[in-house]
Amino acid sequence: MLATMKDVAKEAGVSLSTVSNTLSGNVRVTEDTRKRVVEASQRLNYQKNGIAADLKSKTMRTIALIVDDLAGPFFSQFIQGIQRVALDNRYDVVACSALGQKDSMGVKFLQERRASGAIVFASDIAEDLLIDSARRGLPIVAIDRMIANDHLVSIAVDNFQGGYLATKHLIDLGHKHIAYIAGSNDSVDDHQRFLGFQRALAEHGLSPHFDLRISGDFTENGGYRAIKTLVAQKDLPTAIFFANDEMAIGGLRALAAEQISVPQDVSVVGFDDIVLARYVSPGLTTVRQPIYEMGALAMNILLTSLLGSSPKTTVHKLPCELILRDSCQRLAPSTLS
Amino acid sequence: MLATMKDVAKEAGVSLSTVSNTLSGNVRVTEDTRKRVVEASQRLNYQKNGIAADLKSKTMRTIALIVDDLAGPFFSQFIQGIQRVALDNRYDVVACSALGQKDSMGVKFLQERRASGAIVFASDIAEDLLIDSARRGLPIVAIDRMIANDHLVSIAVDNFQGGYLATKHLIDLGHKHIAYIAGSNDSVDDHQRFLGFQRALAEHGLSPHFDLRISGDFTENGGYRAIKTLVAQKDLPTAIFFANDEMAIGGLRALAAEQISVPQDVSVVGFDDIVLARYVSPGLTTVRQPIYEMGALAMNILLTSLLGSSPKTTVHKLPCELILRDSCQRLAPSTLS
DNA sequence: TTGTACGCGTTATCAC
DNA sequence: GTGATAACGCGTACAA
Repeated sequence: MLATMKDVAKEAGVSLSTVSNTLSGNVRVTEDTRKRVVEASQRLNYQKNGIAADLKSKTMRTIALIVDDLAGPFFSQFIQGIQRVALDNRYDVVACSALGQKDSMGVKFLQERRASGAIVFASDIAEDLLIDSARRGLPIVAIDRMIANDHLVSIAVDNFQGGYLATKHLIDLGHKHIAYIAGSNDSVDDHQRFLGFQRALAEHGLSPHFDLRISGDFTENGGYRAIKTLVAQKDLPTAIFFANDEMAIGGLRALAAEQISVPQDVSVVGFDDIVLARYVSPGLTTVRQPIYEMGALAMNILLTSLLGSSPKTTVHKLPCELILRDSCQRLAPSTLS
Repeated sequence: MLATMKDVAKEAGVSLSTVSNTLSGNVRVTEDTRKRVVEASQRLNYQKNGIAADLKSKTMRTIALIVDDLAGPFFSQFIQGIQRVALDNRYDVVACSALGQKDSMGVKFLQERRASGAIVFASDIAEDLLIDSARRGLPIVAIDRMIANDHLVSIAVDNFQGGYLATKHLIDLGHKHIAYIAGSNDSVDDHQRFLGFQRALAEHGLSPHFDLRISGDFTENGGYRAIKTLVAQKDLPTAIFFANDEMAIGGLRALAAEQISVPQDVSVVGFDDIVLARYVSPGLTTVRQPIYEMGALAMNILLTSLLGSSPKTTVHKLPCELILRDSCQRLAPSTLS
């Protein structure tokens, strides 16, 4: 029913390869035949079948970007970093989510040679699957994982350093009584941030108050509830470090509701530097993850892989950056505990 | 270099079709041969070539989502609406941007039979191309366009109604002196919103002050500058309708800088209901576009197209909804002009 | 310049 | 249950 090159050839009264040559433009043909072919193809509503072309050429210059949440807060910046580098090198990027776990499009891209390479930013994809696909010859860059493997290079943000950075900042401002509002318990990111938090405290002769470690589920409401809990415990710290911005924003809301001023009464630091962080009041001091840079780096690494050279470093860690806004203040001497 | 079924067949000492039958699981085989095949395929690191499979089967159950900015503010909600419906019907969704204009991946999907259908939310894609691809047999749903065509169904938000809604709200609050901050001149959306604005005024015996129509480029800074201009003109209105939220947020910043209180001195309405609208201070009253619903509807329409039935309605218009927050106030009688 | 023939990797149809 | 063979639609040597 749908016209193919063969049909066009018949319609135009030429051979199959003449049609191919004409349409691809790689080989020069007579103006007369060119016209005949083009007209025939239009008459038949011919459309090239890219699938067949890919099968033939074996090199599709397509990168699969597999994420588990196309709607996530990072996705925008991340893909920008990738696209920029990809386009510069004449690669296309298609994005797909890994939601359906079992046989989502993401898995199909990993297992069925549908792309030249893949960038995976999806915790839903099992590590085994990643390693397996990589071993079978698909160049893969995994984001936010720490996989040591010859076939696989992974990039992660240095959450430890980020946690350290935020805490150090609070300590430098004179704070000694600092709460940590954790995300979820099974999050490696969260754990690393907490370790950085601990390290900064330890380096300054402080020890973490374990009753000040509350879990907030990485959500805004979780942050809100965490602060309510903290207030109920009466022993309010002078500074609070939230494991992510969304919780911090929920926390700011709770603090405002409790008539506790930020940063006068308590200093607040978040993590991620989501867009909102700049707009809440007061502006949220936070730790920025280099998302855009991570995308660009991922694509660059993938490119070298595609050129055949195996990467030297298999695990990259990118440093975070402290973004200073208005939610922190030097501790007034009178308030020192 | 990369193993194919043929290689596996040789390695396992069976025929090509036995390998296919075994791996697909469609046909029963002896446990013994099954084992031999599986082991051979693992030994050779065999991976199925999905491209070839698609070429053969002619039905890939893949929907291409083509957007011109994967990082845009709407994209998140939009794709959620699509994915939900797609997954329920065992379709996969791949997203790609149409940035590269000429031969971006988006165009390849439209022209090269790489998907069963397409949802296009990209102003970068020429209308001709869309119509052409649709006429050639690719089911397409175009978002944010008004194309009347048998081969193509388009969905758009009723920007006129949205503009009317916002303006009516301001009028109901007693405002008579209302400015319209436009986006870009060549935007159909903007124009429709403006027409809705005009209509609401006309219905209440008011006429638009044309010197109060300023362009703000749809950007935050544009909104900021527009307000600065407005203030410089001295003739400040009692209410301002921004053609989108980003401009409104820039406008709020400018108003704050000018010591003009919102909503006490001037009421402000935006358009879009982006996430930020809830968080700026004061909370921005705005017009919400039903983005998620649009995604779900688009996918549903596409599904009926895929089943072969041609749609009755070729142009759908979705109504907007007014979101009330804190940036508007009833005009105090004393201030009446 | 144009036509012929084959291969890409898979699935499907038929024999055995 | 297993195997030979023919598509699928396109690219591309190679020959004419």
